[in-house]
Formats: sequence, C-alpha cells, structure tokens
Amino acid sequence: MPFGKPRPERADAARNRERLLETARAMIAEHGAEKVTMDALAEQAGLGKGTVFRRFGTRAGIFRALLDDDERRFQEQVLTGPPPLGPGADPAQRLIAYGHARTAFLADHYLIVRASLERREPRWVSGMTLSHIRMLLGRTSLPPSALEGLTVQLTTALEGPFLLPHFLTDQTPEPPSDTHPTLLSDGWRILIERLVRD
Amino acid sequence: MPFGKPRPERADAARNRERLLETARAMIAEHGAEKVTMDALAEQAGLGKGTVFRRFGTRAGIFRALLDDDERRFQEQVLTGPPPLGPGADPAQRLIAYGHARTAFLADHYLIVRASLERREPRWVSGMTLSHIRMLLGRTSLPPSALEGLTVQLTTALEGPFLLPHFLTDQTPEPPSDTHPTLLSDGWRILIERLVRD
DNA sequence: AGCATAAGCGGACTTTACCCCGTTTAATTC
DNA sequence: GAATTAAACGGGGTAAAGTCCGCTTATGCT
Repeated sequence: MPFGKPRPERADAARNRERLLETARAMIAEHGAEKVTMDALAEQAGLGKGTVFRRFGTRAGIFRALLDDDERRFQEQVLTGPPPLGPGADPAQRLIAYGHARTAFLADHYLIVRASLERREPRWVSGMTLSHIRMLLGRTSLPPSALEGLTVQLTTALEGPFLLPHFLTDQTPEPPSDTHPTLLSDGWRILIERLVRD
Repeated sequence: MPFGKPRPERADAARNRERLLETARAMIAEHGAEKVTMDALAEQAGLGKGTVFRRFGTRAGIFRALLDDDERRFQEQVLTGPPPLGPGADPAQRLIAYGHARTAFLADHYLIVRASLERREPRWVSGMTLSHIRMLLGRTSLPPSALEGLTVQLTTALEGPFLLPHFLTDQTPEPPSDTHPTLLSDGWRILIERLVRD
C-alpha cells in the first residue's frame, strides 16, 4: 500500500512532461523563447496540443516549470544556507545579501523569467522575495506602520527592473548589460543601509 | 519645395480618431477594459478594423492615447505647478510630493494603465518618473556613483506596485484597496526621508 | 488475467490581435 | 472644377493562445 493518498502521476504523463520540458529547453536554446509556441512545442515533442495545455495550463506555465528547479535551489540557500544570505546575520546584512543574490539570479534567468510573465498570470515569479523582505524588515527598528508599504516597494525596487518590460528591451534577447546588475546591487545596498540605520 | 510641414492630418482621420476614443471610453465605462476588443471597438464605432489599427497601431495604443491627456496635465503640474510638487522646494520635499501625486494618479487610472501595458510594448507608461527622479536625486548629497541604480529602483518602487500584474489581482476589475495608496505613500515618504538625510 | 474507471490524449474549434492590399476619398494643383 | 496623389478605409486573412470533448490507456482491484 505504498500510496494511500490522492493518486500518483501516471507514468506516461510523467514521461511526457519530461519530454516537453526538454523540448522546450532545446527550442529556447536554439531559437529563443518567443519561438516556443504551443503548436510548435507540441509538434516538436510529437504530442498533441491538448496535452501541452493539460500539463502546463498556459504558455507561461511552461516557463514557470522550467524555472522551478533553480528557484527551489535559490530558496534553499536563503532559508538554510550560510550567513549573511542564510540565517544568522543581522537583518540589514541579510537584506543586502538577499538583494545581491536575487539580482544575480534574475540577471541569470531573465529570458525565462520574462517569458514566464506573459499574459494574465495571477502568480508572482516567486512570492519569496515579498515574504522574505517582510520578515527581515519586521526585525529592524522601522516603524511597524510603514512595514507593509515598504515591503511592497522594496520588492518592486528589487525585482521590478527585471520584470517590467521597459528596462529590458524586449524585442531583442539582449541581456541586461553587465553594468546593470552591478548598478542595481550598489543602489540596493545604499537603499538598505540608509533605510535601517537609526 | 512645396511643404514646410510634413502634412496636416486629414479631416476624416481626425474625426475618426475622436470617435474611436470616445467609443472606447464608453465601452470601458460600461463593460470594462477587457471587453474592448479591436473588432468590437471597430463595430461600435461603425468603422473598419483596419482603421482602428491604422490609428493606434496596437491595442495598447488605444489605452495609451486615452491616458495621454491626463498624463500631460499631470506633467504640467510637476514642471510648472506650485511647490512642493512643482519647482521651488528642496529635492527631498519634491521627491516626496511627486511620490504622493504619482501614486494617486496611478491609483486613479489603474484600469487604463494596466490595459495600456498589455503585450510587448517597448514604451514605458511615462518616462517622466524616471527622468524626474533622476534629476531630483542628482540634487541631493547622495554619492553620484549610486544615482543610476537608485533612480531605476526608486522608479520601480513607485510605479511597480501598479504596473506589475501581481499586486493587483487582474482578473477582477478590483481597484487597489483604499488603504493601498495610503500605505504606499507612507512607505515612499519614509524611504525618501531616510535615503536623503545626511 | 480481466474489469472498471479515472486520467491522459489529441486535434478540431474559437477567439483575438495584428497584417495586407485593393478600393475610396480628402486635399491640393492647374 | 477636373485631375492627381497620398492618405485613409474596409474587411478578409493569418497566427497563436486557450477550450472542448470524444477516444484511448494506465492503474489498481479482484
């Protein structure tokens, strides 16, 4: 009675999901993310379109699935890794470290991240940034009444430059320029330092 | 050497643009922005689909056109209005005032703003926020090397909460809750105060 | 092994943004 | 006021996301 619960994923379904993700990765590498249409992906994988939608629900869902592994690894670093990114350092240090790490992560994954946002998707790339910032801000001496607003604003300050269509030209698959992440990391550090000092 | 000017807009074109904008406004008021499809708009206005695209280029273009008037008025207040929003106050005061005013503006127009972003559009809702913040930050005592990063981050901190699909649930035409703009205004004030104090 | 059934599958269908291009018309020139 | 011409117009055509639903199949049970 190995499985008492809901029902395991069927073997063919698992196989097909793997196959679709692999095909998608290949298509992105070869032609860029925008060439990954649902029809083309289905055909390349030798499956029906309905299957693709059943698996991922939406086009953005494919890219979210591709992102999930790395996102989980990142999350582990934050939750259980060594300080200052992980637990142990004081809140300001952790905020700064988180900003640096997140900036690097988003710069690395910007192509897939951008693709995972397309169209009306109610889900944040990851709610992790929001809740992590909220938690850390809560441990500073900032007035509690300001926490909610600041949490939202710092979250968008950190992730917005990578998520809003306007800071990255989105036609060409041009990555954020090399200086971009550095400038943002510097800005973030100053922002946090000045925000939390007494 | 016939024309010193490029060529005036044809009368029928002007008339049709007016008509399309008016129709769009009515449709938004009655059924919400997402019911404004290009076909429906063309039909309601009694014009052809091709005409709608000729005028506005893209669906988002319609909403941008609707926004333009108000945006221009807002810009005037900032550039030539009374302080602290207009010129005259010190940079920190102007930054705070700008944040309050912009937050209110975006909250008022959130429906159209959101609609004007749909799909790949290379244009920022307005580049004004970015350049205004850059200008004002430049007049503070912040280290010049941090200006670029901070400019981008403050811009996204201010506008991001209204532009990113994730802070406003976008299915329902639910406005940002009443408290939302207030929280954001408070957060912004604290952010600026702490950022620019010596 | 045989059966029942929930899950998976596929592809036709619908919707909507956006394109194309032959036709019409406003503005200008003589 | 007729001719000219560049712009505006219309609406059918295409591409791509997402839906539907009848058919197929893996799985767990007996």
